[in-house]
Amino acid sequence: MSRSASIKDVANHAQVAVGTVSNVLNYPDRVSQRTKDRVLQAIDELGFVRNDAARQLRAGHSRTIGLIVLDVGNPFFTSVVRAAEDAAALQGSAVLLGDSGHDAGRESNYIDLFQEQRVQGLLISPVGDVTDRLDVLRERGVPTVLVDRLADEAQYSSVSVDDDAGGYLAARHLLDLGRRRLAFVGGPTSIRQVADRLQGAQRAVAEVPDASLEVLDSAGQTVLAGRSVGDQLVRRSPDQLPDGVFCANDLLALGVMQSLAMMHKLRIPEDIALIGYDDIDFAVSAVVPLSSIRQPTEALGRTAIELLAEELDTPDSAQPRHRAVIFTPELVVRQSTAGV
Amino acid sequence: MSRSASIKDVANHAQVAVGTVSNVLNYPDRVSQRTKDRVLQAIDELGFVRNDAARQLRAGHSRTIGLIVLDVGNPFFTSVVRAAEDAAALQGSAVLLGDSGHDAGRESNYIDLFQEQRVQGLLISPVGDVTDRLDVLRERGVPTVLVDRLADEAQYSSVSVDDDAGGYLAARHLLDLGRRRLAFVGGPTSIRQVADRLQGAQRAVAEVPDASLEVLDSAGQTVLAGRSVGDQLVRRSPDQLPDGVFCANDLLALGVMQSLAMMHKLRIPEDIALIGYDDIDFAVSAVVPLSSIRQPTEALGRTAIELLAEELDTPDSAQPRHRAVIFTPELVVRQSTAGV
DNA sequence: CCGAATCATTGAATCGTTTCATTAGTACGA
DNA sequence: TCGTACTAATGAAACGATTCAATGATTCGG
Repeated sequence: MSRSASIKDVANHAQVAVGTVSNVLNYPDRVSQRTKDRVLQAIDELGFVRNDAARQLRAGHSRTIGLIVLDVGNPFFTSVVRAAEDAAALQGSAVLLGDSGHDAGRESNYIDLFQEQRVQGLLISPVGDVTDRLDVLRERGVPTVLVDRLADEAQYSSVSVDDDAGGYLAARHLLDLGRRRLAFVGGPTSIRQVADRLQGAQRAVAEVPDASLEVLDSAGQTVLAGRSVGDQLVRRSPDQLPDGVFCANDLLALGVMQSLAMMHKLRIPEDIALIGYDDIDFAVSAVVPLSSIRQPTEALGRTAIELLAEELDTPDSAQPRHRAVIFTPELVVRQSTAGV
Repeated sequence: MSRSASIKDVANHAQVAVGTVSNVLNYPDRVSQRTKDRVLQAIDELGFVRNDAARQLRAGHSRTIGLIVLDVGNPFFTSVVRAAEDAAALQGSAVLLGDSGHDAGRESNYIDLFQEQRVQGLLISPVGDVTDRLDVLRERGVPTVLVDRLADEAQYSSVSVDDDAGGYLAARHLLDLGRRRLAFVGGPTSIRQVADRLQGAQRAVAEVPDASLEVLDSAGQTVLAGRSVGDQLVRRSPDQLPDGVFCANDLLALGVMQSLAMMHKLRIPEDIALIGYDDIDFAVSAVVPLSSIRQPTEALGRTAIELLAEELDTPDSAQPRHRAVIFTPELVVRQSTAGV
């Protein structure tokens, strides 16, 4: 239960000055081999571990980056988080992770915490309106990068995915298969992601003369919501049926698939080609493996860290440059839209 | 880009001593109302935020708890994490989350990091053999609680779930439905969880004279592995079929269900009653909603924090008492084992 | 062999907070 | 009026690492 060893203990034990121990740790080149060996041995014998609090007190800032996501349970964010952690580790920083759970209160608490911790910078996928708080942080030299949200480039850097392009990709793919009577299944269009994906799909359909796109509003973004849409489809007469269905996310698509599979009147992809969005793990192992749109989550996480690093490298004097990086998602073709 | 205000700046601005500002923050009762008001106003005007590094340097330890999980993407751990965060917040601590991803190297890095951060204590779901490192931590007054792993009570506290009891529950439930020809589907029994669940199931079966349990080894713990087991079942002649199937996790069960559903020769639950383990989100929204065994993840996370707090409250002089808390899982009945 | 240049090492000052012994101020009873 | 008891406020010391100007040691060219 002994208090852990400090740099001073190491110095005594190795018969050198504290400054020398510090140099061994931070600027090994400045120290002769002999002393370095002695110091390293002392460190080993005492089991010395740097006290990060003291270090960052002196430095004025920590070596950590705050990251606040909407929901760690969501595979999209899980993947972003992991990529961000790895990218941060490469540049010698650690990531403090906060899960706001779509709750503005929790979000605000994490901002407080991270501010007390004097994080170098902040990555955030915001819930509430946090611009005021972020402005304060910026004034204090703590840059922010918005994640999965397009930002005013004059104010912040940001990384996001082009949902319109994703919607276009999905619809275009169905059209390329020769399908013409398309349907879009998606929750309330008040959700930006849903609206953008729909818009992209409409753009693709507009390019093909005899193609049409019907919008089927779903109650939510869940498997069950998808199943109830699917149940409605199954009841239609054959000439009223779409031949290609694009769902705003994979859960909806799996629901639709379940519904069709249970009735086993309509075949996927022969009668209806089906595509989802997000490429969740379950997409591969669905009864009929589900085509989907994959978002470059690793690139998102990595780039967010890089943009932050750019701002941190900007000398205090210079005006920081912000950048908004927009990624294009990727089409993943599986059996649910296989050519027939 | 101004350096952020320190307690000294606040003291000057409010015309008081630094100690007084500190008292306002930590012991408001010791300060008169008048001064308190002046100080709080100064804090507000300067936008002062405590520097946690300085605080913990003085205190000798931080107000954070390290938590290392095997996989944040796994809903089991996601839920444990969230519960632990909430419980920690109640006692004024924050949780630093590390995801080892089943990698002993990453695990070790996180232990290093947390040690530098001087965390109060550590919760860990270990990958490798970390007992040596945990021993060092304990010597330094940093207690550890093992999560989802039963530990030698003389050494550590731990929280875990009784997988044997879970297996018993599942099999017992099938037996209670009148099923007698049971099958267990599970990955390599070298995985402790799998072995324990099987053992519990065997215990239940042994209690019923004319009941039998067949073990079907699956390649892994995935939907696809489950499907291939299901495919084998479907090919059997009716008199060779089990009438109750217990899968070591929900993914396997969903795979088996898919396989049976696709062939639509065998009905669930009429011909085969099916139960999984873990109660993942997808269990509810399966084609036939899946019965499962739910693990008390919130209780795990909360209790882990509480056990840690117990050890932290133990005075340095006293011998710390360790406790191993074992939770019993819970049966969730859905349509896949509905009475017929 | 001397002075200059280079290299290695030293140790005091510093970061921002908390703690605590000390001082100042106030109220009250005798 | 004095002493006591209490409350409020003070400010220096301490935590542990880093930094940097100063010092000491060594090498090298002339």
